Amino acid sequence: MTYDTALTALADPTRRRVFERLQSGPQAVGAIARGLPVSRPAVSQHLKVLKEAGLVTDRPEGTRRVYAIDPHGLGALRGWLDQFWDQALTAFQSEVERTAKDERDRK
Amino acid sequence: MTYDTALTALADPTRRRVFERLQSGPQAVGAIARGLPVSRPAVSQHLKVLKEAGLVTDRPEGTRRVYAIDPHGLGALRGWLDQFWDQALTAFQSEVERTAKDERDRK
DNA sequence: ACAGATTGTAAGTCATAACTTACGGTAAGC
DNA sequence: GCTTACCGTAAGTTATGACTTACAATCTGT
Repeated sequence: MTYDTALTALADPTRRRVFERLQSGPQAVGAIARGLPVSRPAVSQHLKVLKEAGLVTDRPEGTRRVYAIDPHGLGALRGWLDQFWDQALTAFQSEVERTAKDERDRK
Repeated sequence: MTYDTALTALADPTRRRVFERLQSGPQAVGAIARGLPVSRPAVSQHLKVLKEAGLVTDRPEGTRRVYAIDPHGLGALRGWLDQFWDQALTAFQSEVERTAKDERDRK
């Protein structure tokens, strides 16, 4: 549930498609695999990685397993990202001003 | 400068260390490589990936090249993440309430 | 109890990408 | 102009991980 596992989890394209597919609501493994160009076991492995990253939760529903998005992993990612966001913005802004000043001074 | 390239770029651990090292301010390639357990060309390749992802900018300074964090890639990532954040939070909340209700009903 | 459905895991294959060394190019200093 | 410093790129090697098929386990319905 740290930000790094969430990053590596969301790096894979098909795993991202699995994750994005859960945005329309919780779904079972078979339903997720249906419509994806990979086999069902592959989806299972992807869901395992997403779960270990704190990005999804699973709950048994009869013989099938329903997966849903877990905000924990998303929160960790957002926190790490915000750690950069403000500082990078202000730094970039002052950088732009510095460059603009150099441009002016050169003329 | 799309969110997916930024994700795959930040997935690699050493590349993340390169990126995080720029948080303390712009730095040249050699300075970044010094202190990292990889060779300088490796750092160059990582910086190339980060640049293509819109996460860093580079500017020549004499014979060396200074890299800095670019908010563009971060913004794209944040936008994609926020697309999930609110919805996932509310969905998770209603899910918690649903489970709590089930717990109550069972007693 | 048995048959069908749904899923997780194991073993194996194969492509990707992270790293190294070697080389070429450009700017600065004597 | 020549050497030195700093950097990017090419080529090659190797480890990681994404995918497949095969199998075992669990739950439901008849």
